[in-house]
Amino acid sequence: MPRQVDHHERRAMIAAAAAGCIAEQGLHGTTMRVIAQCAGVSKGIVEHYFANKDEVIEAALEQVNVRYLARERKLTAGLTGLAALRARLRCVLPLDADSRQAWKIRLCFWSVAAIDPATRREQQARLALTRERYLQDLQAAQRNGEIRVMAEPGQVATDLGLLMAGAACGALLDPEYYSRDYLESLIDRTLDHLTREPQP
Amino acid sequence: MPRQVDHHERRAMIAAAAAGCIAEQGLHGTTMRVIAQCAGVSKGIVEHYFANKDEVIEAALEQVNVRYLARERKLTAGLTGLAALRARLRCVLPLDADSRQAWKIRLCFWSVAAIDPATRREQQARLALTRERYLQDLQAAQRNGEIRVMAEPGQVATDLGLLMAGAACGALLDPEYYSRDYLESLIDRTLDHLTREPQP
DNA sequence: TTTTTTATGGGACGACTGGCTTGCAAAAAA
DNA sequence: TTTTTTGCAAGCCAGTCGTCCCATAAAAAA
Repeated sequence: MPRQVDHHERRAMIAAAAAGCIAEQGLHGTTMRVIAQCAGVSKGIVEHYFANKDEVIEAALEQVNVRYLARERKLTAGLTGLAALRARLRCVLPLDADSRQAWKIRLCFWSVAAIDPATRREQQARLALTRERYLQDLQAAQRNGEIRVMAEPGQVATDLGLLMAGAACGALLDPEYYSRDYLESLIDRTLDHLTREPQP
Repeated sequence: MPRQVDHHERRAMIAAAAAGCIAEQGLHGTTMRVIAQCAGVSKGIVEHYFANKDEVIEAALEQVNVRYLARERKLTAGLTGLAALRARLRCVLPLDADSRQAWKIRLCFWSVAAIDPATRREQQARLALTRERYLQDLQAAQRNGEIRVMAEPGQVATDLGLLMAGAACGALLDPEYYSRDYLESLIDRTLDHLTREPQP
């Protein structure tokens, strides 16, 4: 047998390079040759570790998602209710370069999801997962007495998810206007609304 | 001179066909040949009325925007304050097939805006325009006494724009969950919040 | 050492793309 | 009628894409 190479690590390295390409040059500009060059390897290697281009792109997207979920889990570890929700929102929004890159990639896939049903289903699952997390935090915060009791927490969680999605899009399109400070104040104001008493 | 043809009308027809292609097959699948076939003409004609592909794409996007603005102006004509704002929100959100198509196209350009500064600037201008419209409606509604007086109506207008953007994205990605009914109730609930008295 | 299996590099191929050129039809202008 | 200008169709071209294929290097297995 030839020199031993960690297959999994090699795939991850190439997938990471592909993710970087997508964020920098878009899905269309990310060709097999560009991925190879970005990864510092030859085109044949990319073809050796992945059956075809779709597999590389899929691996890149999955890696981005996995890393995001790991970061979210890490930043919300030990937190519940309102604190967990706040940490979660600070994790979704593109407050740092990594998160910005992840959102760039996500946006690329959203535009293909508008056309391709398979991609759309993947993104639907992601949205549903995010809603679920928000809902659990909201319910825990209610039980803790941290926020006012709402008639339909599910609806609030859904609205919250959409607001975060829109804020992320805005931050990508106009990072100066929707600055880091604005995004952070958006989180604060949104959560403040939840803590106040309901109106008559 | 040859048989007389309305140049402007011909360009508009081809641009409309291109817009349909973008909505159905995405920006990448929209080739000169596809546009021609979609418009029912030969490829040579498309090249005859437009200097290059970029010009066709640009004309398609501009047509979508112009039509949207015309529809918004029509549906908010004679309205002010809260009523105008409600009509405006019902106009932005993808409540019908036309608006859904416009949002599909917009989403395609958002993903290239994340990469291309020129496209990004165009979208920034669009976002700013929308914010401005919202703000004017909010201020008029305040003067009319239709909504409570807010400390920073500009911030509310900005947040509102992001929420609408997120809702539009959601409706494209999961039209069953973020259904027409949900979007309409989202508008109602959001505007209801504005009419209530501020909390202590 | 010889064999075998895998990693790697690079070239070739067919299928596209956008852009260009040529040729022809037709109608206004001479 | 002849000329000229425009609309239009088709084909060609250079470039790029993903994919396939083969030569080679190297290390494990014989």
